Amino acid sequence: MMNNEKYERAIKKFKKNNIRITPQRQIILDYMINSDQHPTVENIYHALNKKFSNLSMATIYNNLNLLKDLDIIIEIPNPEGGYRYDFFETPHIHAICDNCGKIIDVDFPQYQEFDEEIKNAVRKYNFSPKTSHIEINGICENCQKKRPQ
Amino acid sequence: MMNNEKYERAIKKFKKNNIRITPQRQIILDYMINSDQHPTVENIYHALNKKFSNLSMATIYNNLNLLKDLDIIIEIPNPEGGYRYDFFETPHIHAICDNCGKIIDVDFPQYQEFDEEIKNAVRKYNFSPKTSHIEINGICENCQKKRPQ
DNA sequence: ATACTTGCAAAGTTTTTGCATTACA
DNA sequence: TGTAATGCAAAAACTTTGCAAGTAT
Repeated sequence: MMNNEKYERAIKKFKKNNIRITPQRQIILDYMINSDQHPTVENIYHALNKKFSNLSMATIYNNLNLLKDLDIIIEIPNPEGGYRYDFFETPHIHAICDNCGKIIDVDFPQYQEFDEEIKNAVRKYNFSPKTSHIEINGICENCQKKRPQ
Repeated sequence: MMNNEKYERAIKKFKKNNIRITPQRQIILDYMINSDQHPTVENIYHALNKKFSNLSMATIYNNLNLLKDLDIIIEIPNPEGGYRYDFFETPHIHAICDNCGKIIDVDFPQYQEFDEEIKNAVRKYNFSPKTSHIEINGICENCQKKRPQ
């Protein structure tokens, strides 16, 4: 199991919140940590069901919602319907292609600085901020080539 | 009909793209321009169906997708299921309450500056940017009072 | 006149729920 | 052991589609 530090930090959050550590949870968490593909529920199901039959869609839905509530993953609208999910310990920008739906993780060193300003802005509305998320839509490299303009 | 300038700019986009101006489109566009409630499809249907019977869900879905493609509105995931929509001519931050789902439009004078930096960051990936969108999750004022902590 | 748009209802997807069973702590 | 989590299948919710009729240009 790779990325032990990320994994351990997440498990610590489970324990802190009295959430049981089941094999299903572990395998879903592990998959999310090690995927950079922004998988859908369907993707996760097919990937994990191979090795771990007896894993139901319902459990994946439950656990993705759980991980979302614990701020371990975030949810991104999928242009093709439903959502895609991303392990989000290190904040980054998501560039989403309007044409093919591809999501690119964009490195953004200024994120922390931005995050501070965003949080200050919402505090003026007496809103207590947690996770910020920046998305930008447009056209990816491949799709620009395919249909120029 | 209020907000004629916003309305006219949108209509101009329709004409530019050879999209017909139907009464349904006009009334949906007008509703989006004048709503600050981030309505769901359901909300729009109920609001408009009163005065304009013979307006179908399908038409609302079609036209919201159209307005989204034209970058007139944006789609925001709704914690309670489905999406909520927002007229998005003047960019702003969305603060989304994890508890009650309320969405607050947060004024953010630095937006333009941020937008520039975000766009520059994604261009390094040969991504051609269009609309950026900043969301922040957390707990709204009311919900903080209800369940302190 | 022509082709785009609409309304309707049906089909297709996606997500949640209820409940009996299992298994973590 | 007690209670939370799971799997399954059914139900609910959400979104798209096909087609005949209507209408903007």
